[in-house]
Amino acid sequence: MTEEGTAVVRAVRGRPRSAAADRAIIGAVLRLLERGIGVGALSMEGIAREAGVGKATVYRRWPGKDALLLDVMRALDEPPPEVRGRSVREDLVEILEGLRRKGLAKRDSALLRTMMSHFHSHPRLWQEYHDTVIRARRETLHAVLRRGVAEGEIRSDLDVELLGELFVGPMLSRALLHEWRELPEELSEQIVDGVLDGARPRG
Amino acid sequence: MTEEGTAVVRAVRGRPRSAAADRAIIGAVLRLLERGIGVGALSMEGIAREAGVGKATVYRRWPGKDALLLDVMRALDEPPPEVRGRSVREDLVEILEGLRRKGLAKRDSALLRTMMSHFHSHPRLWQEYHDTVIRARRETLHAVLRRGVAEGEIRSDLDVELLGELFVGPMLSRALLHEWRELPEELSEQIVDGVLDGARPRG
Amino acid sequence: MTEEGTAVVRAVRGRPRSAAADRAIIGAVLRLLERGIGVGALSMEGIAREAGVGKATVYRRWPGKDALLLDVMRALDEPPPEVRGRSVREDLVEILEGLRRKGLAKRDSALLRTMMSHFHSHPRLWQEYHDTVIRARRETLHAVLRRGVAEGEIRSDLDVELLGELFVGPMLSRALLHEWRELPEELSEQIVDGVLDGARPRG
Amino acid sequence: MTEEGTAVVRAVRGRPRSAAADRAIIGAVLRLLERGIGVGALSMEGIAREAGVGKATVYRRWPGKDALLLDVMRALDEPPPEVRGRSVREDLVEILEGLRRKGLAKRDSALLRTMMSHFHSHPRLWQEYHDTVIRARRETLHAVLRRGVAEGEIRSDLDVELLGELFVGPMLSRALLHEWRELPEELSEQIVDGVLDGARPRG
DNA sequence: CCATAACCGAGACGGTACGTCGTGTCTTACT
DNA sequence: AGTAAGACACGACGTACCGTCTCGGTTATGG
Repeated sequence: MTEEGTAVVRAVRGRPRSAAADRAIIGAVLRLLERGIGVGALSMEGIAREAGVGKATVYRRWPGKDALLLDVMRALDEPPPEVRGRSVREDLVEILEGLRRKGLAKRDSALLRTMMSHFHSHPRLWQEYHDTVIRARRETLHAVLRRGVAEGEIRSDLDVELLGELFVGPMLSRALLHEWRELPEELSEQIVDGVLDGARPRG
Repeated sequence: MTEEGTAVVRAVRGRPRSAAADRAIIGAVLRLLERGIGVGALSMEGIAREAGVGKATVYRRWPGKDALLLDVMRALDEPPPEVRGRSVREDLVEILEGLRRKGLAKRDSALLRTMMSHFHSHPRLWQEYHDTVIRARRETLHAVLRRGVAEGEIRSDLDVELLGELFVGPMLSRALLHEWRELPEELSEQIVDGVLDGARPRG
Repeated sequence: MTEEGTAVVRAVRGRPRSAAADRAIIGAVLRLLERGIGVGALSMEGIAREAGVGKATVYRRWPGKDALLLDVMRALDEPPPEVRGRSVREDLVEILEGLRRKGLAKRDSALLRTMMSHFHSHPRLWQEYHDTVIRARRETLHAVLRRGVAEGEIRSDLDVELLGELFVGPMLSRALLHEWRELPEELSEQIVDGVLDGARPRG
Repeated sequence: MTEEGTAVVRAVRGRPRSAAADRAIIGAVLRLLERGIGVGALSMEGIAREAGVGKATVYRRWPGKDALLLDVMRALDEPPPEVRGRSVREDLVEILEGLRRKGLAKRDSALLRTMMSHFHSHPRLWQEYHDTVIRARRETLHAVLRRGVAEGEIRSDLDVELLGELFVGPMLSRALLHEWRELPEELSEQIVDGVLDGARPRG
């Protein structure tokens, strides 16, 4: 079976698409977002202008603003930390720290919010983002948790999915839903320790 | 600067504003959202049309779409459960269940997403929503937790704010960020029990 | 009987259309044409810009460029000469002189050419222009010719339509089809006398 | 400046231009015009598509749409009738009949209108068409008239140019300006006889 | 009790962005 | 060097909303 993966093989006829244009467009979106232009005020017209590119050149690559933003998010996505720390606890703290720092970046969280605000209307879009970006990070987290279970550091009677949510949920909730100001540096440790030890007093 | 709180002092002369128009406008927004029109596709023009109202009548009441949506959210907000259950555990489950059911309602979560996607650009707006709607629910949660601490059901060495996040965060994360399909009914119990008992194996 | 003519009675609800905008738009077209912008280069976008008016304001009044130009032509149309001269010959010369002067005006002939170039594709448009503008002028000509027949100055055995064409055709042909430079002043007299006397030597 | 007449001297190295492409392009224009596509709706893009040819191949041959149309008109131009009839009158009728039949052809008159509508903005273009296509036909007409003068059939005291206009103008006016429906077959005879005999009653 | 003033619906206003199409130029691989 | 294909920057197309503004008409009150 011929390997084909996601990369669609485009016809090789005609002038090839300019990689410089790709870069200019993605760059323009990031620049505009960093300029604090507000996600709703992002217009394809403005993006093309900022990129020094014709509108058609944008539409040739993406069918609309959301799809473009999806790719911008992917372009932004740095590989998950992948630090195998000295202990399960420290790995969990590391992962949460990554989330905290990410949520602080103005453009990252602006992008994330946009995607969220649209995914109800475009489930396929969200699905795609989820599959591409989030799944990998979840997987890292789950691996750490499974290691914890194997080493006896983590209870074995709970679903790993649920466990992951217990650690990550509080941080996401703070970073994306409630606050738009700096989160305290010790928050990651507090969450990890809180969930590890539980809210009930220990005998 | 004049006090401009919620109760704007209007001139008492002339025809008073029609309460029917208020209702028609709020109703139109809800109807459009339930129709799955997509939050970004909500237009003041369309809202006025659906409400059978002139555009000026809308703008006379709200300076823009966001302010209107904020009021719609407030109109939607039912008083927090306030059920003093038989135990702290059951109260926590009750509160999470309320969130779960709320997050399922298409229009509620659509609204919430919109607000989130805008709050970075309009912090005042978010602040206002937070103060009006969220604070009350947080307060209910914190009261339950403080009762738990008093009764010895909950550890006393953790910040109540943090504790609240540990319970609520995972549910919000699931309801608003990851899923757009039905959440399992037993999720609330699983989260509450997971956080209460902790992720580390006990004794 | 109430005078109503062609003017459609529009609903009187809402803000009435601005007569100033009408004038600004027509004026902008004339200014652009006089500026020698070339009829094909006339764009609705440019017209609106020149008029200081939104594009929608133009499209609210006319469905497209051709319909607008049709109205511009009508606005341009001065009443036919209507000079009852001292003799049939002099009246005919007067009518042809009017055509000659008209054909020289850059914007008039540019407009006329545009209309012509489109009337094959939009026969209704042409029909309307013909009925509104041309018919009146033809009628004036035919009246003069009929007077000539009655006074014995013009042959009575020829169709008046055909006669009219014999006088007017050569001038139109010169003004619109062949030349784009000044026509000699004596041309009108030459044509009238030539047609009156005939091309065959007179006994 | 190098002579740039019709016969451009091209380099003789490399692949020669495809005559098939020339034919395909001209053919495509004619096909589109006959399809009633409307002259203004003719696009270089559409022409290339219809011809199955790259756009560059069109632009390599003609600098723009007008120049292309000019050549199409030339390609269309059949040699003038050149029938030396039995009498001057019959020759004139023959020439006018040629015009009448030509004006009926949808594509011919569409082309002619296009050229007319552009010649004000591009006088050089018109000049070229005039010199190439019209002059020859005029010459034929003038020759007939001069023969008429020599044979005593036509007045000798009138400018031949003017005389020609008297015969041809009415037909052109009818064919191009007023009508877009069939012209009566007897029109040519009526015009010729009318101009020959004159509009004034003959003693 | 009626004038006044703010309300109401409708919809026009100058703008901006939408997504598409055509312009004339360019860049591929191929002939 | 020519060819088909098609990308490129640009700019016009006709539509939809934005938030403001005028219309004619409606409804409470206060003089």
